[in-house]
Amino acid sequence: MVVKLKDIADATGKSITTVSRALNDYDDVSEETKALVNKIAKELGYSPNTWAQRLQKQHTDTLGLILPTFGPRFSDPFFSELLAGIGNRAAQLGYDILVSTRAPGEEEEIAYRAAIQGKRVDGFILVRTRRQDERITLLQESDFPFVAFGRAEEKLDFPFVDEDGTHGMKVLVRHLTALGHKKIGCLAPPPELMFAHYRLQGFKESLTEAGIQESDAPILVGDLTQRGGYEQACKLLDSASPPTAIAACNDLMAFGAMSAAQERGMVVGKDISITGFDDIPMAEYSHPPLTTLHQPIYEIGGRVCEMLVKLIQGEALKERYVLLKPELLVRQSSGSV
Amino acid sequence: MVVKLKDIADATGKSITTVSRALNDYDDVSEETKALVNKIAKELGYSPNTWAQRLQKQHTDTLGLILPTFGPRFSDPFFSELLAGIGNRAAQLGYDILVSTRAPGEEEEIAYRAAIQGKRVDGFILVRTRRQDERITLLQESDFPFVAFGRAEEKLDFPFVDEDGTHGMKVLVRHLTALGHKKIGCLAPPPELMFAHYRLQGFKESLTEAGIQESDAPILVGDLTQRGGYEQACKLLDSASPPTAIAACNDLMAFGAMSAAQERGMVVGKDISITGFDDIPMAEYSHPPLTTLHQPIYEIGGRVCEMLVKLIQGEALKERYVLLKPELLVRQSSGSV
DNA sequence: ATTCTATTCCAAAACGTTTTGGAAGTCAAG
DNA sequence: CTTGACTTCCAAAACGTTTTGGAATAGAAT
Repeated sequence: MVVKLKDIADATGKSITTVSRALNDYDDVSEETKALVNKIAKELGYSPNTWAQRLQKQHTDTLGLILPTFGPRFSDPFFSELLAGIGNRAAQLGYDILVSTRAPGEEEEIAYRAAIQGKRVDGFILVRTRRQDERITLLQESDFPFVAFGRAEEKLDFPFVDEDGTHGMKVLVRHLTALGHKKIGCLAPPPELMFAHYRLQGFKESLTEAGIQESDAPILVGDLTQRGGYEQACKLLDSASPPTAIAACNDLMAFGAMSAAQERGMVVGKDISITGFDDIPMAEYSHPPLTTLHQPIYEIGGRVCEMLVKLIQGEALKERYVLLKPELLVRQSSGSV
Repeated sequence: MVVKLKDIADATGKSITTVSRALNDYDDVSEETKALVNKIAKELGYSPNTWAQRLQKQHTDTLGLILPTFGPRFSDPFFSELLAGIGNRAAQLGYDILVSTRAPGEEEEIAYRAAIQGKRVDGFILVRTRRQDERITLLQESDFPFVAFGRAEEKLDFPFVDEDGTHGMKVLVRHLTALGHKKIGCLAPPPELMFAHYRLQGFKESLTEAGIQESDAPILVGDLTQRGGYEQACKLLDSASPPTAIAACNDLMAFGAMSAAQERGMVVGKDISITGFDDIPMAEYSHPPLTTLHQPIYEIGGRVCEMLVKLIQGEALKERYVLLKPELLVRQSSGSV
């Protein structure tokens, strides 16, 4: 049998009210009674029924996170790193994480609506913002607290943490052109993703800067997986005049591109330069280690989580918009021509 | 304002009872009324308050998953793959996942107790079973539904899915000895983990089988990360008579070992053989691609999830104990001496 | 003796839903 | 015009907690 307040009340001879208030350390309960109630509660192994508590208190101490899946899964180490950051910070702050996966579309919207209306969670963490992000408008209309990892195209006002992808790609391409590369391919993410926009913008701007023609900077869209990177890289490498460098917009695709190059007998970092973006833990240990842009994914997760909790608790945010500069990590996968 | 049953009742002129029953498609409500109620409910954007529902119904449609963290994070791609499998299957079955991270110890136990007593979740998925696993006894004592990924040492009876690590390692070592290796190092997981036990057992048994002395089969314990694998592999490689093959007990450590070997100018797959266990998505794309044991992590996640849901719903399990045979994938990281 | 203040307690309402145990109405059969 | 069966509805209780708005007691001040 599950122990409830009534059981403690019966055991101590006090009322339910008193027991409740004793457990919550109200000061209209005598120290003696508190001690007694706490003792008995411990003995009986009491812990409160969460739903009853939440029904009454009108908040859940739970944060929602719906991972957008393209394809059947979300096993991108990027997400696991982010989730780790969110989860651990949330645990510290006394919050739980309710995780779901939903492909972008109607199902996804229903999931959000149900969570909001049904008061399942106190707030949402939004990841992988999209150009026209219905999630954002939905949450704003509902006046529901959320923090996004990523910006949105429309000049909507909402708190976010994001990395400066444009800046990052510029630094990266400068690194490549400094090494003498004049023909640089790009493995881009699906264009509806906001971060694709920023990274691509950086890529393009820095080409203009370096005086490289568009024709010498082929851009292929991949699905962010190794396989996608591999497939697109094959196309680049097998073209009439293949590039001497490939800038992938995430590490996973960079790994795929490395496989494609190595399969063709090329030595990555010598015969061809390949770079990534994200610096997932794997990047340091690939062979050769991957030149990439580091963004502190784990810390970002924690940061987003923290902001959301503040928002929920009605505290003011010190910074509503956080834009982090990714740091270029030059490893052995890039070299001079 | 949040829409509740009362609002629909007022709008339709029906009672709360009737509205509730109409929405739940009871057959003591006329079709007309049902249609009306559903229409109004949709118009008002109603969706039920989850806590109230759960308080009443006594179940949560939520599965609990507390990831044991050694160190501050759990960004092992293994977990993200597993979580993906669990999450997607759960979504199909109409369940949510409540994810927490907790380091093994008292905090962890408190988290379990609170979730059980507080009826937060309908059941638990247990991962990374340990030799003396207090979580199992706790859940059994509380008579709380759970399914484990992994077995336990004591002959406790509980439903689980596991891979046959002993068998896997045997197949693997046979592969290595067939290639002529006579000195094989092993990177083992922390011994309190149950899967360490099974994999190590397989390792040891197959050495006896092949007539290899213990002194020619050094076993070093690593923390399952690349870094850990790197560090321990360094010790092996820098020893007086280094092994010609290293069998790491998970892929991540194998990657670390590959870095260590490559750092020393060795060609992995030629100068030294390195193998993993798990076949995380990365394994196929490392350089060289990793010889490893494939276990269908994603599918296991789904399977565990499915079993737990059946258990919760009181259905009989077709198979209470599932033991899968990992499949040896020979890639280029292993070669003859 | 009366009033006031402080302390300690508690009955009842509230949170939003589902379920219980009928009630009311309609229709057909007797 | 009764009776029974069926359909459609609903008031009230229940789930377990917190909060509200006092009540009861004791001691101090008048």
